[in-house]
Amino acid sequence: MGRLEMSGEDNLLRLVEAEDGDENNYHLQDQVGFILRKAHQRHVALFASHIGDLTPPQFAALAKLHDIGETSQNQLGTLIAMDAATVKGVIDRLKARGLVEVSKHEVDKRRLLVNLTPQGREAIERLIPLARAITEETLAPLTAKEAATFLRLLAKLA
Amino acid sequence: MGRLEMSGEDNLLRLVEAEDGDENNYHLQDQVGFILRKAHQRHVALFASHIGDLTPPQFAALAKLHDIGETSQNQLGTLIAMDAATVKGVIDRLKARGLVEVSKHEVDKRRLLVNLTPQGREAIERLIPLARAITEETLAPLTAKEAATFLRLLAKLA
DNA sequence: CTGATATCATTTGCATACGAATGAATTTGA
DNA sequence: TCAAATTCATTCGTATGCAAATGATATCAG
Repeated sequence: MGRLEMSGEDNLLRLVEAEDGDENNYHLQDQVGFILRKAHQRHVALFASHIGDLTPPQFAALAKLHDIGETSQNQLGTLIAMDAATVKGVIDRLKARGLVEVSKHEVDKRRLLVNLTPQGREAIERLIPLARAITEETLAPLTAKEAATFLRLLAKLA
Repeated sequence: MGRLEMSGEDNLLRLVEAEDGDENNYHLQDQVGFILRKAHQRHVALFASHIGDLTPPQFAALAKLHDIGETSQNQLGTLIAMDAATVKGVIDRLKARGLVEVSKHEVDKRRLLVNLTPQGREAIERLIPLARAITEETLAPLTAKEAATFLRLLAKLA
């Protein structure tokens, strides 16, 4: 648009279209939600390329259990930002692979306690160094100072 | 730990545990992948609260079609960062709701052309102002300058 | 021209992710 | 104390998201 020789009418058209292009047009690729989704996709792909047999949510569950020890499924979900339905599936799959074990809470019979198995502990301790490398690689496009700024601002949004 | 009166042995233990806590401990909540996942979740929730009957990927498809006009399903997927299997599902659901229509490419019989229907055009034009508000609300925890910095760095990662 | 490659779309299988509904158990409050 | 509200876990339905396999079509190279 605006690349042709213009009559008076074309001039008006160009003005309208320029206004449309600069102010009214919606650029998906500039929206924070769209870029956030792509950045998240990139991180998941990097994670998969380094840790193929565990997903980021599964890793998060193991890492948190390693950090705090036995907890209820519900509490674990809160700590790793998963709703009850999602954490159920994650724990079921980790249980099926022998990385966690569940038991009933002695006094509060509603609660399902989750804990690492020895294999789970071995796995998470082996994988944590790889996870550190994934974090580094995810942030690799930024300088150290930029990465620090980015993490500070990202945390404000999360 | 380190809160009890200590013998020499306890002192050594405390040192070891302090080292563990400060250097060897892995803090999930500080990892970029985990925070990225939470920020993305927050945005999706904000989106849902404003635009309840369309998901961010569905909105992205409509917005891109509105921007560029008819394209192949595959090309659309590339533009909105979805693989072929995912974009298929998104388009199927938009088609079922009468927001897009598909047709066969005249010369290249492999391609499936996708375009907005009049209802789809009406919907996206009505929703774009809401999407702008969602972007603003997502970035609300940041100052204008911080938001600009954040978007610049986020784009580098995506 | 034709066999090897590449592209486009589809399908299947698996893994999040969340809303809503349900049931069991616990806690609260009048 | 006991009915109401809350919490914990499960289940169902729907929607991404991706890997891998498949089939149809198109392009390329010799």
